[in-house]
Amino acid sequence: MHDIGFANHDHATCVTTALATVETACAAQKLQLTPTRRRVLEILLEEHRAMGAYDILAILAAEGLGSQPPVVYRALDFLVSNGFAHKIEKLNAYLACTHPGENHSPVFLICRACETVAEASMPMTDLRRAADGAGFLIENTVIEVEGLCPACREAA
Amino acid sequence: MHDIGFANHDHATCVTTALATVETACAAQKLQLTPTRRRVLEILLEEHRAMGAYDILAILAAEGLGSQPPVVYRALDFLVSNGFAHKIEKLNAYLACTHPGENHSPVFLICRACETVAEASMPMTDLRRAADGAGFLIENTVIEVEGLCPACREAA
DNA sequence: AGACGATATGTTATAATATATCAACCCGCA
DNA sequence: TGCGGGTTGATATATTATAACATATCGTCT
Repeated sequence: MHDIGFANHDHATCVTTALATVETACAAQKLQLTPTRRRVLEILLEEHRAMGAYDILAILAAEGLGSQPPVVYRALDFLVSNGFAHKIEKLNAYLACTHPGENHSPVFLICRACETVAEASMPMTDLRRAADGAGFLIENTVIEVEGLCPACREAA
Repeated sequence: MHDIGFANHDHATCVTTALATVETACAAQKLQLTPTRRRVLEILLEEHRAMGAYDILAILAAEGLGSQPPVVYRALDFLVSNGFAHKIEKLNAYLACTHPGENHSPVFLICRACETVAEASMPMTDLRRAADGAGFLIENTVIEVEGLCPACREAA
């Protein structure tokens, strides 16, 4: 069982281990994984899908953890800027990172049918060559692919 | 002189030829390049930068071409879905296509210092391999790179 | 202990981006 | 002439995100 791509996986385990990894990383880097931040990450891990900020906020609000937009945007900022979650620009949505802690340039595979988003990775060779050709210094990449996941491909 | 990347180019010519190319393409495909659509494309070409929908709308409004959001979003939809312009997801902004008509999977190089956006391209080999590995069918790609353009690199 | 700085939270308000909906119009064509 | 597709006009509203400022918490320096 693994948690990469569209394959099945042991979800309870994947949530627990991801949280543990993030806790360790925060301790090591002296980052404060405060209750709200932790809960937002947990929600993203549990739901295991790309969620809008306001979807998350609704859950927080129901739990009494804050009801105003800045609450969730601050938590998301923290998670995203430390690599514990990602923003899917194409969807204006947020997703827990599948490989927290690892240094990576993620590729997101977005299924237009079931709206599942999988995090994959790829070598940067093609991209780096293109950037070098233009004399451009890469600092950050957004690579998102829309299409059909294996399950929806078969269904179609 | 060419219009690719961050190099200098003959801007007047680049606007004219791009417009002409789009006009030809529309004629060939029986697409209606109506005054508003044409003007929006022209604005994007003239400004030669990624513009927000409301920036464009302000110009249209000043010219009496419509003052409500749907006006510009409809025109942008037309241009984007026919490949005459692109949306830069990371910026929520729109950019005239540098290679209208050509079949391409663009890569956008976004300079965080001067906010210039260049359209480049790259082979899809790495990406296709990553998608194939996950059994994913690619329909559309968003590849956006943030960093520093050659000029801002030197300045820094 | 007291003062401070850095970080995080609470709260109100508003900005920025985008779409739904429905009526009217235009134009080619059966 | 009337129908149908595509386009436009206009109003309203949805969705996403940030500014600004007050308050609180916590470690640390003196």
